[in-house]
Amino acid sequence: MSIRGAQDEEPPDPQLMRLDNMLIAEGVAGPEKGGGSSAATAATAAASGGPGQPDNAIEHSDYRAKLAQIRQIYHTELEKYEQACNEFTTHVVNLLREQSRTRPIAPKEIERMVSIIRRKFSAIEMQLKQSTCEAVMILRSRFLDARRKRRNFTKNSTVVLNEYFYSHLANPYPSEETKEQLAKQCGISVGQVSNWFGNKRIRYKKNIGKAQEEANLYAAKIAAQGAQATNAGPQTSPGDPNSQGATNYNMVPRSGSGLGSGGMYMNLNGDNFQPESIGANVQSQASALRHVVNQTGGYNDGMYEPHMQQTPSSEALSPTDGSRDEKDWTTSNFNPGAGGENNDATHLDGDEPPNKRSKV
DNA sequence: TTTGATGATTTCCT
DNA sequence: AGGAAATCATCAAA
Repeated sequence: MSIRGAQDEEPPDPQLMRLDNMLIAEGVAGPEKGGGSSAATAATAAASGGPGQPDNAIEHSDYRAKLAQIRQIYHTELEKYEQACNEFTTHVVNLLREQSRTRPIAPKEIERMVSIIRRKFSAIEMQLKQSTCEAVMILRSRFLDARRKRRNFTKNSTVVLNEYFYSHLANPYPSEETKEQLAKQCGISVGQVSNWFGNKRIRYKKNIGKAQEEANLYAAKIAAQGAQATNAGPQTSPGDPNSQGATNYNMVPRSGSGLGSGGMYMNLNGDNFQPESIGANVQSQASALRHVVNQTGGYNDGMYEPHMQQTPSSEALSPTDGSRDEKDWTTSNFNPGAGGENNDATHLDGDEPPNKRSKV
């Protein structure tokens, strides 16, 4: 009606527009259908940090339910405000009209009053939008907390990472490039690879005794691969890490160091683990797998599902950057840090896990 | 439900 | 900025 006309000239408040846009983007405001799901999708995408993770149906619906709740409240409140605003406006207009019998009141004056009322109510509306935005943000942050969404990596990924780790036990510090390749292979992000190596190093160091079992396992595995490939046919000459441009796990980050390959952690079982002989053959398998691995194309759906059961292709991984001194990283400066006590880095007996839970 | 394993985050250090 | 160490939060097997 005539009331509407006055409002149209309101200058678009940038703050209000921002809030509106956000609410629409989050699926709180805007079209009824699809809004919720689009918001949920957005949340999922954001949660995964981009590369897309599997939608957890439960969390998904949980998030959607909460969002719907917010949406409901928002719309109810908004309606209430609008109704109150209209009622109040018409009330005032009627009053003015009544007054116009006793004194002349210009229509412009009425319009002015109406716009004042509108402004007041839109300020309230803005507050509502603001608090709704905050609620959505809180909801999202709760759902987006990565720790709440932790998933174990696939077996395959773990194998790939472990193989690299134990092949470079002397210097398990993959370069950025290597991390990227590992990430690609495992279908995880580079950050996750960094996390994994950080965790692995510290946990290995804290519990070398137990880790040795694992180390033996991987050493044997890699050695077996090596033997198999060597038998398979004329490969590149083993022991020649530089024979190919892109070589696999280079077992000797820097050969010739005092510690030799792998230092004190390599000959774990009298297994006579021979790094040099392995590099060449892993690559033979690797080339066959390379295209398969590349097909995963990154971090995508199903990455947490048991898929791709091939032998971990550890090819083409450039050696560690070598910027770090590889000599016995396990003993390097076990800094007490903030904790202070319990710095028994070598937990050699009593394989009590270093894990201290806060809860009983 | 308990408990060890594990991915992620935080804090501090170099 | 990257790593070590501690810690948190969740998963998953027993």
